[in-house]
Amino acid sequence: MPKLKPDTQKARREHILDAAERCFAREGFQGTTMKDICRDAGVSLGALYVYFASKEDLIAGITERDRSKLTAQLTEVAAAPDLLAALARLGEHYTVEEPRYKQQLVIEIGSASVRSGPVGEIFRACDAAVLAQFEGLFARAEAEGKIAPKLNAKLLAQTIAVLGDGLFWRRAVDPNFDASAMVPIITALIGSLLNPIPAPAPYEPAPAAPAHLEVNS
Amino acid sequence: MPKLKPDTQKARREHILDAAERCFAREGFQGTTMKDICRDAGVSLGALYVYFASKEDLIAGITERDRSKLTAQLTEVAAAPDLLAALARLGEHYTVEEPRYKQQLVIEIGSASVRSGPVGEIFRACDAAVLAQFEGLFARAEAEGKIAPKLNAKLLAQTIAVLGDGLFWRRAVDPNFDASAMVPIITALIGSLLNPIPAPAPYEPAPAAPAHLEVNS
Amino acid sequence: MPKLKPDTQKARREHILDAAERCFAREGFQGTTMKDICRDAGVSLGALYVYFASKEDLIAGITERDRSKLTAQLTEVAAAPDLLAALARLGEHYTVEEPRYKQQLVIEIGSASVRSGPVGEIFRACDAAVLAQFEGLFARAEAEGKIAPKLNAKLLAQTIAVLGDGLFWRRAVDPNFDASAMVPIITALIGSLLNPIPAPAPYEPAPAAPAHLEVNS
Amino acid sequence: MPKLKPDTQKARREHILDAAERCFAREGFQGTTMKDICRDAGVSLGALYVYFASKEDLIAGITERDRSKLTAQLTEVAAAPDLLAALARLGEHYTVEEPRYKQQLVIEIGSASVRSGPVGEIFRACDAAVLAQFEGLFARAEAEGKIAPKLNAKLLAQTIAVLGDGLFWRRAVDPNFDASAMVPIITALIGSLLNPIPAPAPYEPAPAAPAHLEVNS
DNA sequence: CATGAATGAGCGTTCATTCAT
DNA sequence: GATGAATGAACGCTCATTCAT
Repeated sequence: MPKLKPDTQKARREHILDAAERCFAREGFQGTTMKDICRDAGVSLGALYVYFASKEDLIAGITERDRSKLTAQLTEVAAAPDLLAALARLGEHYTVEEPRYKQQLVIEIGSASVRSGPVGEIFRACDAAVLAQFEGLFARAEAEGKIAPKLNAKLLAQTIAVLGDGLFWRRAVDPNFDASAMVPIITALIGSLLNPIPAPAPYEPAPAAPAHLEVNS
Repeated sequence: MPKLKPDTQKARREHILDAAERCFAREGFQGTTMKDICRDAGVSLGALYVYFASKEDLIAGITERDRSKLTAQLTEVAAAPDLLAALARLGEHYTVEEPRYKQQLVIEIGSASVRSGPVGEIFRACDAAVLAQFEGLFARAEAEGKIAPKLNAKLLAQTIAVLGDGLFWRRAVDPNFDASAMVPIITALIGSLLNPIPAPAPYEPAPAAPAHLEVNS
Repeated sequence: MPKLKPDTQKARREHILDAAERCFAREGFQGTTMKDICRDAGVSLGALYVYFASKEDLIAGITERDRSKLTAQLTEVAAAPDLLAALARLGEHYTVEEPRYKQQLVIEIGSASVRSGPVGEIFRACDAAVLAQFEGLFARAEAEGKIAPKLNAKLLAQTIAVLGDGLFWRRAVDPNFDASAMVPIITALIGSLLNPIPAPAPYEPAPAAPAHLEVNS
Repeated sequence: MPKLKPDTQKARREHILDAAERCFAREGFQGTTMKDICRDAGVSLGALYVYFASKEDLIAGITERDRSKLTAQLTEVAAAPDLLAALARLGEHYTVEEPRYKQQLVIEIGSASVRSGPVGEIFRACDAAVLAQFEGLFARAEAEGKIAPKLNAKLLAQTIAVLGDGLFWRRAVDPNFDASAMVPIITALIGSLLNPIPAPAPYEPAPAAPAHLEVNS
């Protein structure tokens, strides 16, 4: 039976995970030492091992936390009235608002995921879940007559993934990358893929187009 | 004088670089030991250090080689009669023909590039060169009336980079990714960005569009 | 909090330093491996690095300890009623009582001191301090009318250094060197340099001569 | 049968030995690599091994050469009309005229000599020879009525060695050491030990004493 | 529970020496 | 003879992990 209150435990875990994120993003997974993380988190080595059994357990924890945040946000997107706008908002959040080190961390995680071990499994499971969420989202939207894509829902989801991950990567790797200029362009491309059908607003001629950016009309 | 012939030297370097590529892709940069590379290349530790001064020198060499191959291929693309087809061909080459470990290596290099050191500099220099090549390519194509894009050449180049890197990433990270299905879709998106103008073929009305996929008509 | 008590820490440091002294004297600085020292001290490699950051830190520590012991002993000499006897005692201590490996260590340190690095700085600083101590000692003795040297205090100090270091060197390098026979001879030479003035003992005709050097009559 | 003329061989050996001396003095024995010596001598690695079988063979060669030079010079001293002047001249040569790196090399050799191996044997053999030469020198001088020392010839030789080696050491180790000021002082001390008897020059009252410093009157 | 000293396998790298050319 | 590429044992040092306090 834990002597510490579960709340405190949870908070401590999160605190260490935050420190580990910063360190891994800065120095890479293998380039970060357990001591680095302790220093950054302000805890002792022994304390760290109370909460995480190993270094790998740390990235596993980070991966789990990050990706579960993403699936949560996708659930919100599913509920949004304007699908495209919600997606644009999501892209904006991840590539403009979040600090750059978060994207660098994603690269680190992706890199670790190709090696065997728990990280890869968590990463791929989350990735598959995200793709499935997208697929479901698009299938429903099409069934409801909100979009009229040329591609089936599965391919659509995969294409979105390519675009989103491309944004991630560029942001992480290119210091001159202007994410806020790129998000609308990518959004427009997604728009052209989804081909949204304007809601029939009787008596009011619908505003001509999705209008974010008329990439090619 | 028993100095090795430059040819042999060059070949040996390439051979070691190949082994290092495989190892780095498999285990990551820091997860690979110099001994691993020697075993894979079939050379002794001492011999390796005749050709490369350090582990970092190895990734620097790999980065340089890989990226110079890319710029060479881009020069070929620039000379191709059908720009879009050449780009599609390039994407096909990198994401379908090349073994998957090459993409995983790119991730490793990108990951290493965010840390300070020579790798980052080489990586970013090459990346900038590639972007500049694309920009020049598109500027010329527009000046020659071959394409009529909505975006300026610079943004166009950056968008292409997002799409291309997204392909790389998905291929590396998702074992279920079907690159050959995705390349045409991405090509179509690029087509919609470039908006190529069909060569005026008298008497014959040119086929309306690249038609793979009429992204939005 | 399980931080070791400062006493224990200090003792452990000294223990390792002792082992390092023996090893360095036996095999030389570069000829000694960190593992040798660990074996001799009975500690693990990791433990050694808790107390000393590097191999160089070890000789720096030794140099500092040895030379600070010397300056302490010189302070005692300064306070002694009979200067010459105190000096003889000092020479006796270093070249007869101390084990021979200590002299060999001095040679090792001197050898290392000519190369750049912290060892040289510490060594020279201590050496300069010792010379200055000697100089002050002699200046005071002369002012107080205890000695009547032909040389000024500075040259006197340097000459003493030559004699003392010569003793050191011979002891270290020549297995047949008979230090206990040599110390009185060197002492007599020093006596002839210092030219001590016998304390005026009234009513008693002072013993015939300063007799500095009737080494063997 | 050697293809090269013995002269060329000899010259090459000397040339390599010179380079090795410089390197060993600069970086120490173990701190010098065979490549360092090759670079300094301008020969290839393979060539070096034609002339010297190993690194140890190099210091053995150096030791032999240096020490045989010393014994040769002592033979000259023995033949000199004025013993004390000749000794002063010798000290002057070694500690003032020779470059400082030569003294540092002696320290290196002495340091190496305490370890087992051929260097120690050569060093000690030469050292014993030098002491014996001195002893013979002094015994003869005393028999011939040229000197009237208080010490026997053996102790005399050992004391000279202490003084000479002290000079060596100080010169090597103390960058502020003024050898040219110290040599006359040490010479005077030696004078006081030897106690030379002025040649009876009839009718001319012999000049009172060596007078540099009347160590003990 | 918390601490940080201790462990030791394993890392990147060096270098004396050999030997095919 | 001369060359320098090749060898591989051995070095100084690191760090994930354990555990006595």
